Amino acid sequence: MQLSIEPNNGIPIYEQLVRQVKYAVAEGILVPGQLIPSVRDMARQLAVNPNTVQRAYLQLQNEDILQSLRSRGVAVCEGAKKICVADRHQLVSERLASVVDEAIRSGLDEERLRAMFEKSLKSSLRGGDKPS
Amino acid sequence: MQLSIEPNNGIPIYEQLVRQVKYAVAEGILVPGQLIPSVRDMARQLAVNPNTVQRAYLQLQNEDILQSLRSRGVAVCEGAKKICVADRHQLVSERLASVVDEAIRSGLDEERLRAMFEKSLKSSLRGGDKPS
Amino acid sequence: MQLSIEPNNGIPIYEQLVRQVKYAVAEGILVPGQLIPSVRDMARQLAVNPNTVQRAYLQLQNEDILQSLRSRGVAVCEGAKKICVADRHQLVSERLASVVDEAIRSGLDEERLRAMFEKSLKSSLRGGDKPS
Amino acid sequence: MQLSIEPNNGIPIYEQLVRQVKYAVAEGILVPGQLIPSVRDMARQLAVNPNTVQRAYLQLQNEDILQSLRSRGVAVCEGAKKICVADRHQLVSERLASVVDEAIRSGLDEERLRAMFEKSLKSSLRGGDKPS
DNA sequence: GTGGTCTAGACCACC
DNA sequence: GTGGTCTAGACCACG
Repeated sequence: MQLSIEPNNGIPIYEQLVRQVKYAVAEGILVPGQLIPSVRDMARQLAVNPNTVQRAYLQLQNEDILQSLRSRGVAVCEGAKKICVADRHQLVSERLASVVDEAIRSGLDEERLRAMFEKSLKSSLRGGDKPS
Repeated sequence: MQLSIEPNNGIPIYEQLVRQVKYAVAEGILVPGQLIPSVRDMARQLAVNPNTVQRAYLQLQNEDILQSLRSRGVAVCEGAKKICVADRHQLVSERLASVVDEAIRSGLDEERLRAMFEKSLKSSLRGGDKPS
Repeated sequence: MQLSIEPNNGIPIYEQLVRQVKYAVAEGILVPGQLIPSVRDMARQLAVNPNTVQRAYLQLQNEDILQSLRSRGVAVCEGAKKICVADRHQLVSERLASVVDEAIRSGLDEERLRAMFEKSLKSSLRGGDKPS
Repeated sequence: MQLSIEPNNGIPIYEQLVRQVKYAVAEGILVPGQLIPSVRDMARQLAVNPNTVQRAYLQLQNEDILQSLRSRGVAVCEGAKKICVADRHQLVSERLASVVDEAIRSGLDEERLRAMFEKSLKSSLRGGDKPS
């Protein structure tokens, strides 16, 4: 369970946390029932304001991915994995549609766009694991 | 020369203006040398504060897309079209790479991603009007 | 008597006119008693708003360089040359002092500044007459 | 970190701020990584509107001299010093060239100009304090 | 608390 | 009329 945040990359820190937890759940790194670090621990570990962690956990609870177990900590929900996988799918799908749409609306022709896509794809497949 | 803004869609108004002007220049709707509506006119037309328009124009001047002609108005620069086209190209390219990368890193396999892309493409090509 | 203005170079057009007339008088291109083009003619000739020419002539009259001869036109004053020469001298002196002062205050050392000066001097002496 | 502005000296306040920050960075008064006063503090300190300070900071961010750290404040960029030093150098160089050129074009002879320069230089070196 | 954005309205120089 | 600058005060997201 190792999260990493990049401050000032435009994406709010709490949002980065949310995404990474979802990712970990979708990948099976975090399994249902498992306790995740407390708000305080996580905040210390990431050198981040506890309020920020709290906010991320809260959002994840609202999406039924985490549940707070009174006085025991915060755990991954039972149905979490399914939600996270679907979530990820939908997120990518939405963003892809948005980019493609903007490109087409901007007058980029189909072929050039497809070429761009294939280039990005190759690039991502090659340098697969340098996520920073 | 008809711009439209959507308030409260997350993107600052001045940024929406910047993009739309760039788009219009890239498309040849605005041609080099042409005067664009004055700050006040544009503000009135869009029901927006003049300062907001001013800010957009200022940014476009910094990017050598517009130039202010003392007391005559604001005109499109000579080299503007080239800049805008390149700009748009790069923007789409970056965003596409980012989405693809995130998808791959999230474990989405190549084929499903390609399918998503083709679906988005078809959808955008068919329904030309902005889906908001 | 050939003036040239550059719009949008930061210096107001009327100020450019004032300077060029003074320059012409200092150089003897315009001599005391000589009539200069009317406001309308000058405006047409330079493709400039008549108000702008008027403003320049007015300022020059206030500095006793031009005088309006009722219904005959506008002429160069008797003492104009002396004034213009002194004026030019003072202007250069002031601007030079200001630049030097700012440079020194900015921490530039004496020798580097002198080197800069000599370089500018050489450059101006060589390419002496391309004033535009 | 003590800035001072003079209202109504022709140079916009935000521009004065930009210059003074650049100067401070070039001199090492502000070092990379250091947080500068918040927009609100600076505005209060200078008895100026926060928007005006904001504008100056924004311009400095565009020039890669400052960077905004989300909710922490505004800090000096790593490469800022180099940029500021080069900036200052170029600025002085340009203005000096412009004055010298105008002087030569006005018919001032080389020796008199050199004498003026030396005089300005001596004057600035003696009276080290800002003559307002 | 921070910076980012926006509105409303003012004054100025220039043409 | 134009653009450029400034003030005053508001709201928001973020930490």
